[in-house]
Amino acid sequence: MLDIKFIRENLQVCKEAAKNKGRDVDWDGLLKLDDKRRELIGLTEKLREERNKLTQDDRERGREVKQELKKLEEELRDVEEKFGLLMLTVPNVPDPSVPIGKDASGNKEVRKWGKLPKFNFPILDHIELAKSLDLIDFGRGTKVGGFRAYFLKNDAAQMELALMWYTLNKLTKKGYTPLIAPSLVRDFTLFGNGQFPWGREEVYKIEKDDLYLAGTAEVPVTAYFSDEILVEKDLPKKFVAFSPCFRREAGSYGKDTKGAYRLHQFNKIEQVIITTAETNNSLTLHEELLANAEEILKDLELPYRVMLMCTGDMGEPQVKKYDIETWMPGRQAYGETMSNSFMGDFQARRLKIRYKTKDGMKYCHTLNNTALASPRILIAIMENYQQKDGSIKVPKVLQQFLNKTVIKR
RNA sequence: GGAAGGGUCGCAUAGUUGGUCUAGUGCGUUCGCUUGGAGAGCGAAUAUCACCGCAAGGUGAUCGCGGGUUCGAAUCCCGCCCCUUCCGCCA
Repeated sequence: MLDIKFIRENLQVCKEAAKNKGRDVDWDGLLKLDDKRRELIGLTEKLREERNKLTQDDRERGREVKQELKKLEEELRDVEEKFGLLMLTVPNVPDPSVPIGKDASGNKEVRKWGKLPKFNFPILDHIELAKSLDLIDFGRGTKVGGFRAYFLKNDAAQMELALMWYTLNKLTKKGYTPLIAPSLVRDFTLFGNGQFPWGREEVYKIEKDDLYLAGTAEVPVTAYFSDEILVEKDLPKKFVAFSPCFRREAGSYGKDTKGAYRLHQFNKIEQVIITTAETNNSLTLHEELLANAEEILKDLELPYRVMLMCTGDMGEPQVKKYDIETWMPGRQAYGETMSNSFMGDFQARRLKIRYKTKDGMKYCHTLNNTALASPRILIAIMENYQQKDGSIKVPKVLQQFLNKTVIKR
């Protein structure tokens, strides 16, 4: 949600942004409704002013005013509703540093880290490795939990929790407040984050209780301060949050149907920052979130690359977005493991997260990035760390948790 | 699931015979005085949103949300949402 005043004063910028993001907006309709809206507000206010000045002797006129007001208010409500719907279709404006492009092909590689492993033996993918070492049970997973369900087993089960603990700790030491966040959330959190109204199909709904299963801790944690007014000197607020994540994967029925890449349920540690509305500062924090995620991959010694998303490949709310892709030998490709978004005040406006300044109230900026998502990261670990004898080396930073250096039969 | 209570200015609270309440008080915050400095103390200021306006300022709305009664509602009526407490169940 942008500010209508900002739109009026920066119409060209907004039009350009929508065009670059590949979104259609009915600009003429929006501006006409805005004019109509303001006209009606003027008229109703005049009538109310008159009403407020009436005394007991003017009962007759009072009744008349009431009738006129009722008509105008109805008209205004109608206009505001249509206006609100159009406002929801206006996407956020990308930062100038974002490349313009139509789709994923327009994304820009920012940097690569790590040497791709060379294997002098025929490699296995994570599915084969998981089977031979009894690390993930997909068969019984689907028997019990349906399509895309799984059991993590043995060292994989321990490794996932080790990764979570390692990551939560690491960021806590950096001053992030650790949270374990609810996955079951109310609908306003999803509207507030910008998942709704667009992504309804992607979210599980618990009909009976009118609750939803969040696909990421971004949803509950960004909404943590909803409807609150924060103190400027307490910002930024930095969080590192664990949550189980649920995704219907409705738009990707045929995609990644095998293995642990695309799952309906997984665990994730998410970084979330609520900060002041100072774009340069927010961009610095955006880089900090990126660096944190990169550091975790470096600790795990996994080769990765950082991609800067182009205008056409980012969502409505984003101002700037990076993806980090980790090398997965089984695919002979990089696969997305982290996603780092700066939303400007888009989410804060919807969630009413504000702070007080000398010049008045302002909406906060919000940012989020994955810290670690599993089992997807296990694919990279298993495949990159596999040995000729079919075993898997344990990344150094995890050895203390598993009490072993190698996973073998 | 059963029963009761409650949602008011950043926070905490006052306010229910309808107008004098957008709203008192405390805390917090800001400014000033005081001090070598800090604290305490004293004084003053301090809700948000929308619309009009270059500005000063003006007008309107908002006491959970929506509707109703009324010339007029924080205060009365109806519906909804949310929270708390007790009982029950339970990792």
